[in-house]
Amino acid sequence: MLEFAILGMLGDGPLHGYELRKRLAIVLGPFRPLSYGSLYPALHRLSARELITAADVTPAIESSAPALSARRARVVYALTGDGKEAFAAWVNEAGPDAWDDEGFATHMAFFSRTEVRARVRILHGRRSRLEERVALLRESMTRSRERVDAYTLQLQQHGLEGAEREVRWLNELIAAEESPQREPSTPTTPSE
Amino acid sequence: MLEFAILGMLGDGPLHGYELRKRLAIVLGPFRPLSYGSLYPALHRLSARELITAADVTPAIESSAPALSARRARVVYALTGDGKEAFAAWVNEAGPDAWDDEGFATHMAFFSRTEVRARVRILHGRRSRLEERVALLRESMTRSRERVDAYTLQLQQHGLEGAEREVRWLNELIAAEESPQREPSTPTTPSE
DNA sequence: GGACAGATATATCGGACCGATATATCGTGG
DNA sequence: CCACGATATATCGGTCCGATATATCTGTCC
Repeated sequence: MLEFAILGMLGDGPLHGYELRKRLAIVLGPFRPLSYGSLYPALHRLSARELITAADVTPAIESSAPALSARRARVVYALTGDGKEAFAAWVNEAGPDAWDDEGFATHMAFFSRTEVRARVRILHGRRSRLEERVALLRESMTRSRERVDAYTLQLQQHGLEGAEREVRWLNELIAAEESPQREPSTPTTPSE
Repeated sequence: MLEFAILGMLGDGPLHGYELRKRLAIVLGPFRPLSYGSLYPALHRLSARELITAADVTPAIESSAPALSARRARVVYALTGDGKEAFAAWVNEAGPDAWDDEGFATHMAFFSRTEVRARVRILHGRRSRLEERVALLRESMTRSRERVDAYTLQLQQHGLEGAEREVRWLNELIAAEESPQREPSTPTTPSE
């Protein structure tokens, strides 16, 4: 999952690890800012599989402008051809991996580089997953009525409402996706 | 985290692993049902630290009633004195561990066994954490205006609204906690 | 009565990710 | 001139997940 997010980020141009982390934090959420203990091993794995290249950029001590921008040695990573292919294949893939919490968020973060058909399929899959969760939660709550305390019930109720809210959100996204780019004023009976 | 949830569940009486997992699934959410690859190692760790005991219950083949309830050998786990102490210490502990997503959910699942003061402190801590998240997200969204695509913006907007919704929920929980057990009809100016 | 599915039950393996920690360099301000 | 915070890379131990393996018991259908 993380590896694809890295490939996607490097699609905008080469970056070094520290900057990569900051950009991923913007996309994947500023809280839970992605540990270096995940990032650097992932970069090494991708490098070993030759989906990215790692170039040491020494600060050019003997160069013309010595003091200016003479930062410490950085490792700049760039996409290879294989890396581009791997990302393109993943970004349009609507498998079950794209339907769970983190998988969906990562896929959606790169929807602007995803084909429309794949976008719609991923949104539908995610909605199904959420509806399943709603049904499970409802069933669990009615079944265990009176057997759980008030706090657990509150927790379940809150989780249920969160899932229902996400389903409504997905419905809006799907509607926006299925209607052409015109404004949502005159529907004129959409495609499906 | 998981270890404390196990200790808490065993507080209601001895259980074997399979049953333990089902009960934990009810409390911690029926989706993401807790892998056996987490549960059994956690039980072994707790057993090694002598916070729980593991007793092999052989199906009693030579016993009086042979066929009846002659299930396969199960391992029944029970709390020790140390285990009870460790759980009691954790359940009333309002540290930063209790404020993140999973930590808070696990703590709240055992609020009925938590002292009122600790409950209030945990709820306040969680709310602070969430408000921090809201502020971070807002700041991130206004700062990167026009630099992120519409999908990323949608994702961030959805995350922001979810966090705000949880803050409102926590406000209700805190209000209910701080007012005595009387019905919320006549407020009569609460404590704080 | 026998086959087969599905629930019960325990266990391990590889892998992903996190949190803590270590190390070094650079710019800024006191 | 030195402390501090931001920049930058890296590893270690540990937790948890998903997949997989293995057995036993129960119910159903033919």
